[in-house]
Amino acid sequence: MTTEEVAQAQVCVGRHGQEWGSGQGKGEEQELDVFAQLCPSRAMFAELADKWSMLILMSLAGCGPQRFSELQRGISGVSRKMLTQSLRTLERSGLVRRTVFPETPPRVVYDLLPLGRELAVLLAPLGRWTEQHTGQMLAAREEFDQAHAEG
Amino acid sequence: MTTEEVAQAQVCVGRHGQEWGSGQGKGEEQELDVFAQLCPSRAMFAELADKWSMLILMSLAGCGPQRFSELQRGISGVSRKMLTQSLRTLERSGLVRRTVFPETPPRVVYDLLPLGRELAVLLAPLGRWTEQHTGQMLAAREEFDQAHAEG
DNA sequence: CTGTATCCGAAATGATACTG
DNA sequence: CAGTATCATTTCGGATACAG
Repeated sequence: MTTEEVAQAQVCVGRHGQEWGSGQGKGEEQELDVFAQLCPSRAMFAELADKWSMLILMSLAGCGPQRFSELQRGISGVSRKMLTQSLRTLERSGLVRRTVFPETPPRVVYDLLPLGRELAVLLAPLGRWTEQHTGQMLAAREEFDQAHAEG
Repeated sequence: MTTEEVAQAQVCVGRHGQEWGSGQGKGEEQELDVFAQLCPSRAMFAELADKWSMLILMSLAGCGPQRFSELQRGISGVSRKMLTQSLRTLERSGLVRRTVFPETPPRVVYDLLPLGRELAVLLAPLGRWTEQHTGQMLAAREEFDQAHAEG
């Protein structure tokens, strides 16, 4: 069986598709599964699979520690509200550190904690891939739209 | 300068933070930038940085071609509406192929196109990472919440 | 089975004003 | 500067009914 065939196999491995919470006996640690609605990892995934969260992590990874206003400028289109909210979530989950310098006017710097840096390493290729293949995807759209426009 | 220092550098590379659309002269192709609000790649990124889209691609990559109902069962919690909608978007962008078998009852199978497979390769580690670090992130939350609960 | 169409409440987000 | 609070609006998403 080739690697390709394995990828195409009809049989799912792991708990994919099963109910989470209906796990093994007592004492047994149930495997986490992002595909399971009730699994805690699904909630975490939903939080991370977010436009702003990902862009923030990518920006911090690519440009190093930044203050609030720098982040807002770097990620154009994000509102103060969304930026604050996303940063808080990331901070709460231990991915980002918030440091306040008690000056006037106040300066607040955000940077990645080890956990956030790990994740950012996986996110960076995603951003690059998107930029490099946006052309193809837009072309595919035009084709699709044309083929489905009363074709 | 070490790799670590480069990652921490305060200087952004590329167009990060600049306005997209204010590019070079005529004939010049402007670089795409997911950080730019008006860049087409940002819109594509927003579409891909979506819970359902990512889970669909991950499921198709991990379990191979699946019919509509299989996908819905595998990704627990997704409604018909959201599944249809996300699949259409992925199909339209050339990531997923939809094949209808004109039987009764009808059978519709979805599988990854080369473009989608490329992306799925980058997504898989993200899912695994989330499952493996959900524990740490939940722990960080408790700590954060406790420290901020009238601390 | 695999959708589509519609309605409707919930949640996300933007705009604005205000604060330390 | 770096938020918070509030309100208005939009969008999302689930439920339901219906169709090929």
